[in-house]
Amino acid sequence: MSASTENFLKTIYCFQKLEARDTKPGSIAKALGISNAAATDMARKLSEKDLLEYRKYQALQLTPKGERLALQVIRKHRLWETFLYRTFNMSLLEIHNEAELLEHATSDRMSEILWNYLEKPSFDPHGDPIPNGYGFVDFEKDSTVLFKAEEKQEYRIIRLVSNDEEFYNFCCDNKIEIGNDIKVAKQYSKNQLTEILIHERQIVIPKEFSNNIYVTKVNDQ
Amino acid sequence: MSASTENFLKTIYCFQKLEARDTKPGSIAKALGISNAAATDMARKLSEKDLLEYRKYQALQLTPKGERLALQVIRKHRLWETFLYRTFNMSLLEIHNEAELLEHATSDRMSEILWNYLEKPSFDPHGDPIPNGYGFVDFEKDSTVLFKAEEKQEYRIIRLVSNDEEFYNFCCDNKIEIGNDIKVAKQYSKNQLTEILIHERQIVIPKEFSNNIYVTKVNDQ
DNA sequence: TAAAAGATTTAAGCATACTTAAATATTAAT
DNA sequence: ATTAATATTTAAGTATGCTTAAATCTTTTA
Repeated sequence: MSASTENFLKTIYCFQKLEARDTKPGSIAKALGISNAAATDMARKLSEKDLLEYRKYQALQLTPKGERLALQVIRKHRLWETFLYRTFNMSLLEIHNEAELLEHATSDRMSEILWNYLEKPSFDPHGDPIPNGYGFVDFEKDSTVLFKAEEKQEYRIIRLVSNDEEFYNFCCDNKIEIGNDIKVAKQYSKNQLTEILIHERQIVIPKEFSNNIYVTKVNDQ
Repeated sequence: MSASTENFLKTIYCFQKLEARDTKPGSIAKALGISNAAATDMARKLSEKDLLEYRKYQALQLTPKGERLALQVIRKHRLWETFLYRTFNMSLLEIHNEAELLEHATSDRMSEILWNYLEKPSFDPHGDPIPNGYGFVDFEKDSTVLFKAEEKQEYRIIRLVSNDEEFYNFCCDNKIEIGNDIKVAKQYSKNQLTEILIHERQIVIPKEFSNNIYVTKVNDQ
């Protein structure tokens, strides 16, 4: 699959499922910086490959096959973003631009290596969810924000969402990473501080950060 | 610059400067898996862009501009190889295949980030030098291919290059690794076999493999 | 509801990067 | 030195991914 095709499918997916925007060829064309004619042409070709449904003058709809491919590209994009952010401390803008290139040059094996190396992240540094091959990972139903977690209870970190660079630096410095287990030592309610145990270390987290850390209870057996 | 152009220039560079092989369109075509006609066509087009010199029925020669571009692509390739090897412990074959994709989706900024992160490496995991944009950092001058090494002489392995999975498996199984010292026991010239001593063990290496193992004399002092 | 405005599609054309088949030049062999 | 074998080039054609311009359809609005 060419980069053009991948970007086309990706854009339709984002417009349709994530942003509830119009998916007629013209809208996609504008987003991709190509002419309407090119987008119509692409739509016709991709519908012949059973990647999307196209009827004249109608909005484009991804087929299950097209949706799967779109999700794989988005997955690669967000894995690279996560990786570049954590490994090289690149800015949120930079990781996007580099991932935009790398996503088309990434084998399935490479994306699985990234996924495991990053400890199966659920969200990229922008707070966008990372799909697996079939769709988005299920949001944990019983997730809480660390700020509201119970004392003496063990949790697993499942989500880190913020637009704040310092938040991510803080998480990185303190090994607050998705998949890691912690124990809530104490909630200093009045001062809105949460004291946790992570990797044998005790740290105190202010509300500004604990509100962006999503956790789920770990049931010991 | 397209991936096709990058691969074309890269191949000419490697043939011309590193492997002393013929650089007529036919040879390049074979290496890239395209038809002779396509290679001739490409040569004509790239010569119009002043990336190489092309005269009918003659070998292709990179211009300074073409050489600079080739070096940048090779640099990106080898930086990715080094990175993938160190970070993910991928095999020598895998890093080559992934780098082959990534090299064309790498911004100059990205390659500088890699270069600094890796602490300005001079060689990739295969033992190949990493060019700096103007040319290669000092190369081992007195390197030979094991196939042509002298009998009774001690050598150090400095480079392993191949596209063949079995070659790397063979090296791995027999502890043929960069930095290891060996002694050439005998050259069976007629049958193109090289017998070496490595880690107290004697092994016989056929030409297909010994041609991909680069060594340099070890001067005992 | 009918015309004007706005989108979409079709048509024709271009550049890239290939293909196969035929023509032509080079190299090797007798 | 010819001829045969081999390699290169030219020619014609294809698929992709675009372009602009004209034709057609949809939507707006008066």
